Amino acid sequence: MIKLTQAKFVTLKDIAEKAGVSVNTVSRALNNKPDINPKTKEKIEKIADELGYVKNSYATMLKSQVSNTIGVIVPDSSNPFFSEVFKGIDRAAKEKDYQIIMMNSEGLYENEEQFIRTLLERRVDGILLFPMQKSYEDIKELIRERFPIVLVGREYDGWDVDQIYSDEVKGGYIATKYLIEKGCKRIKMITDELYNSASFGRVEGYKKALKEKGKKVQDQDIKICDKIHEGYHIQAGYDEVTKMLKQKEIFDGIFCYNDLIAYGAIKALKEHGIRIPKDVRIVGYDDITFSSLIEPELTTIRVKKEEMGYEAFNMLYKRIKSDRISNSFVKKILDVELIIRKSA
Amino acid sequence: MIKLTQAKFVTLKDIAEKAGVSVNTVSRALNNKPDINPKTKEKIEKIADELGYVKNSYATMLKSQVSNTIGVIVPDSSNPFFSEVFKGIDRAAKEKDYQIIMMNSEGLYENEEQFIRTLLERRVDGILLFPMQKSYEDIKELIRERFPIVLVGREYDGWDVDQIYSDEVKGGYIATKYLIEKGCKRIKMITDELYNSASFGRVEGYKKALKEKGKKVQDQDIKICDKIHEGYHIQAGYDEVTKMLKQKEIFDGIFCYNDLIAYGAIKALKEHGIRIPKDVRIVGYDDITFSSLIEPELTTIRVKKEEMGYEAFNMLYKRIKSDRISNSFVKKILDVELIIRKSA
DNA sequence: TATTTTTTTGGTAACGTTAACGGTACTAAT
DNA sequence: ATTAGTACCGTTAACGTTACCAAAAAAATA
Repeated sequence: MIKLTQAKFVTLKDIAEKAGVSVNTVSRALNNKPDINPKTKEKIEKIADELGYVKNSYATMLKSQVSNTIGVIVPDSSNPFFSEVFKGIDRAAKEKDYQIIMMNSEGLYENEEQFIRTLLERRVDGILLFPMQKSYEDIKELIRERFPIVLVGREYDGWDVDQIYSDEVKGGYIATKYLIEKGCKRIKMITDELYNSASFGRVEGYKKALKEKGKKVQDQDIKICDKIHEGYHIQAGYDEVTKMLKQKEIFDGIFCYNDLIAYGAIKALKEHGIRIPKDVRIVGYDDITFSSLIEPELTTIRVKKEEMGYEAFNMLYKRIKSDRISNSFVKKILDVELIIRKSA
Repeated sequence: MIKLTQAKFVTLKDIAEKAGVSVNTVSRALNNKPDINPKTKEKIEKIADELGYVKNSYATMLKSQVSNTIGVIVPDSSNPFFSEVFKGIDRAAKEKDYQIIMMNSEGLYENEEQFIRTLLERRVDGILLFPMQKSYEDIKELIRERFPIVLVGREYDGWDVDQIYSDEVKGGYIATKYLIEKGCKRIKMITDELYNSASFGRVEGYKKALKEKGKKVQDQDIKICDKIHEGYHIQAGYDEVTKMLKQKEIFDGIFCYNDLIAYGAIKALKEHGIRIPKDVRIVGYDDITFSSLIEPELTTIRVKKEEMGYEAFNMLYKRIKSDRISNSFVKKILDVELIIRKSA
């Protein structure tokens, strides 16, 4: 039972006075330490409960220098992709009794910088970062100083830091290959801004499949929609396809950077009476929950989202627990899988 | 630039020694306090920067007794409804320079209890709670002790605490009324477990509309699906409708507790070749992003999600800043709105 | 009974920061 | 020359906890 006497928290001292023992003894009793008389312990626990003692974690953390907390920086927590990855993080953290401070960078560099500072001020034991930018001085500095950090979802080649991400090139490749095999003659790609390995990789896979099948890569077929942060992916996909249609571009297949963009693309196509997959075939990316619900059900690349989060935490945990001297960094690459549904 | 010399954080003392001044002077310099020579300040700032000083917020909080942090407890952060409410909270918190610690209770009472304790241990200045249960001793205790807390999304009648929630009865009422006016003869309702005002209110509105239109409320028409936590709403809606169909129940309208359940219901109906809205009309609740994307586009009740979060934070902020003696609590009720699309 | 061992407890200092207060040095006013 | 005022800086104590060591009490051994 939690009690706050007159909006003030009870301290160890208060308990000690009431129990007629020293503060130290109370501390030992409440922290299941050895060297304490079971009877004393019981008595102290009872008083602590009566008084509604709630430990002050600031004091504990200040003294012990560990927070049992990690920071997580995601670009957009309302994007179902990140929600699912986060679930995995959350599950792993609970297993190890760690707290999470989550921050929403909205994909903005200034935010990321600011958040890292805040997390450091809070003396988190480590940071899980979904980076958005191509490179950052602050993060590199953290890495240089061996601050426990794991980069999630994006590959940063040559960086001395633990990383976990999907095989993006493969994803882009099998998606595009499937479209070609289904008979698509001209496949467009709609991608997010090309500022990290996720977009680069998927585009690369797209190109690879085209080349392999003897098709020429047309640069104007790769649509880069900027400013699609903060949940605007759907809108971006919609706008891009609408524009393509208005300009009478010719295509019979679209490979979308993610499912949200695909949703928007489908909406635009439907509005113009274009049949999916008969006239245009669509493949998305991520396989978020809703992709099996929309019409037509979305063919997409399944990414191991929960596993990514779960593994990411455990990699970070390992790093936190190990010394900071080690020079061997782990790069974990998760496999992807084509989920065949109706849209292609 | 953040620097961590040999994985150890720099302290005020380190700066003081290097600058040849006292710790206090450094503190004043770095916190923009008066009584400091601009030249000294500049010098200290330079050294702090060189050394890569990052303040230890535990120490600050311990001393100052304020954390500028609130705790937010949501039942399921991967539910788009909560994501959107959370966005509002996040926006408001940023405006006031507050940090958020978010916790995912998964709708479990034990978790809520545990989380409140953790948040209290972290000495958050206040708590925003989306309660799942009907009543709790711990929360009541907090309220008794005037700990700053705002209950979000659910009404707790007679509780001396700030609350913000939607007009659920109205929502249930206009949804059901619309179905009746569209010609539905037999309307089922699929709801979450009846353990809070959201479910109660919506059911009440459903009943009210039926009665008003001279229809008898059939208790067996109200399907209560339990165990639909943790993102299983879609599955629950699917299972419930499948069961109804298997048992050859007769109905031409369904009012769903939320959009996710409606998605599942739609999926089940489609699989059985039942046409929407021709054979069965469906209305959802919440109006989450994806509801305008599924087929048929979902008619639903729009809840002011972002506003709810934004207002909730500001109510809490006010409470934190005011004294804790005040006996007047505010109850804010947000209006709802019927969004007519294709499913009904 | 005296001595050693074990168990249990208390005192002190420290974690890093800030607030209150006091002191010093310098300038301006009497 | 004395006083008053101001600007700047340092000392001290505190926030609540825990680690370390010493002390006391109890139990076990000689």
